[in-house]
Amino acid sequence: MGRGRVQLKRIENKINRQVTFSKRRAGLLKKAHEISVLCDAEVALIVFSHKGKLFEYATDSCMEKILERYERYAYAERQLVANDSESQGNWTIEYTRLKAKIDLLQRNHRHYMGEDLGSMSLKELQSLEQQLDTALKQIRTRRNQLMYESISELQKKEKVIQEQNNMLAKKIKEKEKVAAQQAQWEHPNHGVNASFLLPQPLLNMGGNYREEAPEVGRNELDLTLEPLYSCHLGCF
Amino acid sequence: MGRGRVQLKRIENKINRQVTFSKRRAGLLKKAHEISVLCDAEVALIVFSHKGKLFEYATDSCMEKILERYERYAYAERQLVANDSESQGNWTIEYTRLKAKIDLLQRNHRHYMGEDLGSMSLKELQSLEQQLDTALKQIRTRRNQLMYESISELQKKEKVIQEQNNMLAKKIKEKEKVAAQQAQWEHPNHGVNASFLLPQPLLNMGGNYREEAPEVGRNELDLTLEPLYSCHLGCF
DNA sequence: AACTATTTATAAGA
DNA sequence: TTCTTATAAATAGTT
Repeated sequence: MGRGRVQLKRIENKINRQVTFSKRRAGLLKKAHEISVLCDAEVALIVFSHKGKLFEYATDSCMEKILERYERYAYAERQLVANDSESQGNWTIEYTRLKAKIDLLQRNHRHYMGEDLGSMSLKELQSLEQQLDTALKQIRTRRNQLMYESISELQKKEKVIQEQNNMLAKKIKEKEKVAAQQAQWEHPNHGVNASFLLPQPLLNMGGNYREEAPEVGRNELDLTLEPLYSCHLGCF
Repeated sequence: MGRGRVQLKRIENKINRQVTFSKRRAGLLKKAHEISVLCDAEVALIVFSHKGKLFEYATDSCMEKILERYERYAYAERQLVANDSESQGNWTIEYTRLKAKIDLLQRNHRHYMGEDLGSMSLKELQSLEQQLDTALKQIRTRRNQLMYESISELQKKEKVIQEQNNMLAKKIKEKEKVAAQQAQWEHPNHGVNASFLLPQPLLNMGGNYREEAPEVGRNELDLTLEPLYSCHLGCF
């Protein structure tokens, strides 16, 4: 994309390489962000320049969460390397212990993800199945609860706004009435026409409401209420 | 880049989103590779689709190395931000990191157990629900597979033992015949009685078989292949 | 940093 | 999914 066709090999000219790196880095980060938003994907991008400078992008700015997920997915079976070379102080023991614990947690987690089932006995599978079934029920209950809350909140809002709307309509009607009376006093012949103007502002109000309401609704449903929250939640 | 100008927001149409994801994913991976080669940079790219499928790119196919470099870099940065108080040895840093990781895993695990759902958003709940549902399906598939295997194994064993049984019965019959002939030669008057003794050993054989078989079966069905495993499960 | 001439990426349609 | 094509976007080389 540019004036010359580009060959896929290291750019030898240093200046050139640096410039291209800048440009392409920006493009890459942008595209990472775009696919993340457009396709609701979770993206983590890490770039180290030739000189060792770090650039990164992560969906919802939560790199650690994504890396955790990645590790679970792809590298859960990482070996814990016993370091024989170093003196085994208390720290080393503790460190090894923690590592082992993590290993265990990760292995277990994989089972909860339906992965690595080959090593499980029938009895274990049955117990796991029951556990997940229970969990799923609880999750669905909670989800339903949240949705109901969201809905009733929206209904409440709708009601309030509807009332405001009605009130405003009433006010406008009254104003029109006053205006009509004044018009009749001043130009008795055109008194009837004035009443046709009445519906317009009312309709506009309705239009505004309809535009705004779905957005509010979307926020309530998808959105995590506080920005901090998504970070929180994200961090598994 | 395409026929329409695109807005940076989630594509609501599912099909469309999937198609766009495929295309942009390919593009993104390509560009990641290009910048890596052209500019001699080290790139790691992780993409989880909306449905949780993983796609990745890493310079020199060495994701782990890059992630480790990232962690070193990121932790070093974090450490710079918050450590005036003490001269923190490497061990302490690493220890803290591991502790945090365990915390994360445990929190996550609680979610997988349907606990602590109060802090999760609707979106997260839905994603969790989907994940568990998938897991459950896999687990059930695996369980069924194990049961079928167990059953066919038992049927095979049954067949073998049945054959042995038949063979033994035959042998006994022959022995009885011989015995009867001998008895007839020795005490010609009692030849008829001898045949009543025949069924007894046959029944005992059957009895032995029935006692053993269910035990074999139970082993196949319930048994935890490794005792260590229940230890794993216990650790949560 | 800007500016374009081009190449690339990709949205929509098939 | 894959191919095609019109068009938007990215960017290589230049200023």
